[in-house]
Amino acid sequence: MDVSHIIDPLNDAQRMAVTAQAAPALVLAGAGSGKTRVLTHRIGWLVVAGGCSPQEVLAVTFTNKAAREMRGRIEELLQLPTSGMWIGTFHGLCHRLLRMHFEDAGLPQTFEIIDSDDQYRLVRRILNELDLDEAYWPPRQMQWMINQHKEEARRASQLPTGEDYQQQTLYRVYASYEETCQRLGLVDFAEILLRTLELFRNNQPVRELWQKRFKHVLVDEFQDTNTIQYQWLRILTADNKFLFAVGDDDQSIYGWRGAKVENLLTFETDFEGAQIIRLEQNYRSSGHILAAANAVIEKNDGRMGKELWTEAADGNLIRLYGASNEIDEAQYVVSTIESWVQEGHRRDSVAILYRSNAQSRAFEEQLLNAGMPYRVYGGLRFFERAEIKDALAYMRLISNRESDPSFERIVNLPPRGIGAKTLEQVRDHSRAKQISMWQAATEVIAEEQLSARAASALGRFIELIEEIAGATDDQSLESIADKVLQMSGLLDHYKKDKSEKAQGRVENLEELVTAANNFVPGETEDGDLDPLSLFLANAALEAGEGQAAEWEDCVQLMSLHSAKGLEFPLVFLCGLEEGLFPHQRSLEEAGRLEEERRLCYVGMTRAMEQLYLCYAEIRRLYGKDNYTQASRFLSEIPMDYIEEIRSSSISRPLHRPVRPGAQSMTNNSSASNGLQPGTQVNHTKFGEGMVVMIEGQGDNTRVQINFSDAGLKWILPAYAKLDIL
DNA sequence: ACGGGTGGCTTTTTT
DNA sequence: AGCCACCCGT
Repeated sequence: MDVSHIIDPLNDAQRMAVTAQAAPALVLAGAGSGKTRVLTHRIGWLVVAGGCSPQEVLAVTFTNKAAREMRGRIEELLQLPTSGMWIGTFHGLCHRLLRMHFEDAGLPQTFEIIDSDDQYRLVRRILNELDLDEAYWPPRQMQWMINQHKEEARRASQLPTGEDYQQQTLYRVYASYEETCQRLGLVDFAEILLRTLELFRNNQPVRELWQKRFKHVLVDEFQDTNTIQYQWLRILTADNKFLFAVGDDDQSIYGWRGAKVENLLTFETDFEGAQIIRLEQNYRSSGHILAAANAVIEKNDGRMGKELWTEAADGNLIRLYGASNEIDEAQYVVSTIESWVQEGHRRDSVAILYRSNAQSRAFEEQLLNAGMPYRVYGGLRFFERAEIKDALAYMRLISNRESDPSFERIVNLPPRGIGAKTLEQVRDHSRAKQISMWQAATEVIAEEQLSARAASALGRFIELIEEIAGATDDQSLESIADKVLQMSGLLDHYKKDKSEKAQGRVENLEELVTAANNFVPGETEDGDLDPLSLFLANAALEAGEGQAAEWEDCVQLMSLHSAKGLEFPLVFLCGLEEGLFPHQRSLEEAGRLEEERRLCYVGMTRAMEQLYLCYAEIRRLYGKDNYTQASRFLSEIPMDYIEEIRSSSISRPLHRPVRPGAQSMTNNSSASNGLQPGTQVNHTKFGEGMVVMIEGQGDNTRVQINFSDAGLKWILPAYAKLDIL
């Protein structure tokens, strides 16, 4: 069997990984070290040299994009269709398992996936039903806590029940949420994973079926796995132990949403006979960029240890620009891009990266001024848009009359005279008789509990849905989407409105018809589901692209998080200021600073040829000017790799990066009295704490301190004495 | 039932 | 500053 096309393009470490004996393997793949290549070639190796059938391979990723890319690259490598392979996201694959085993998983066949927006609405409804004041029990927080527990595989029944009223209330909300979801056949994102885990845990035949089925399990971005995903992988690989995990502890940036780097750090002890292979040769960045990134990440403790190297030349120095404010920062970035483009480079070879999305505004203004096409990543994606969700709700109600979230969403949209009071009656009835809103509505009308006017409005809605259902029966997806838009009145509703916003909505709705037309259901090893249900499930699991229209060749603007996995010849890493990056919210919580540093590392390692680092002395945030201090991360980069560029209008001495080994930032202004974020201080009244944020100058300086006992406080050092510890 | 004024909040994001 | 949710007036 000829395997040269699989083996030859690899370096030694990559080849070792790809051809590793069948045993648990962890590939520590540094940024730009060819991680996807190793994954795809590993699968190719297993199939071509290992005699493994494609059906015996399971490959898991986090995003649909990564899954698609892997599929594409395997097909390219093997010149074979990959349809028999289970390649997908954790959620996509688990959803497929749940569909196949819905009964064993305790779900109705028509179970419906709800996104976090639907989940939020549901949590609010439950708080309302339990008579809990939203002011005391913020729905966002309750939703967050429910998800937190679910991600740790904890059911409400496993919650610690104490005397604590707070805990008791959380228990009531979580338990009621669980009960409601179960009754309505609703499954949130975490539930998809948790259900599958429980199915495997509690159902031996099902567990063994899949344990035997998959001889090899491969996982991408292993550092991002959460507790459920990890436990599920453990069960799935329990008898053969052939887990092939690829990840990088230095690129773990999702700890805040439940990812556990520990899963990667303890791999060696968790999986018996595990081999660890390091990919340390970087093929992406020039020498200076890589060296600087290495210097930053070295400051973190508890790493598995890894130092990237490159055969590439040193390249240009990293350029550091200290701007006077965020407008200056944006102007500098845009004019630099203009020269770059004039030199003959493409615009899409450039990325502007920032810590928080709000920063994009200043850049967008300058790009617009310069007439430079750009694309902003982030924000609502296609299937998350309100008007799209409205149309989908009609489609879902047609497909399943019992879908309460859909009923609630569109019962009065476009407005048809069904008010809050009428709905409250329907809700009461549905709650009392434990039936769906749809059934409750029909009964309430039949029992003549409503005013004539309300009853007729509600009756017309029910007729409308039946009418659309009749007209779309057995029709193509495209035609269903089209008829829903026409008959529901949604399209007319927005067409009447001449505002720019409404016009965009009309375009989006029309785009939905195209999406329905283009939809190709995946394989159906499992499936006797109709295309409509598959389309709706797909819409929930894959929210689609961020922006409807894409420019061919434009500058890319995105948050650091969205940039992970991407690379650009020219990168601007902007807003390197204490409080913004690292973000102050991260400074307040233990362990988060290191995650911010990894984020910085991720950002720097996106750059191939040229990296710019920028900060602004004054940044307008939430409507007011803030005097900033350069990010500590800048001081962690040895000067040897940096070339400083001064703004002509800069008002105070630029921050100086230090040589390796030297103490970080010497304090420059008397204003802050030697205080800087991170400084430990003692206050006569509040005790010990850490400086989090400094604002203002001279006697007006105010310092935010996180006291270990008193919590966050603003202090005026000019009046209150602070001792530096 | 709907629209306008007011008050609170404001990291990162996938599924 | 801007966005969103809520309240109140019509």
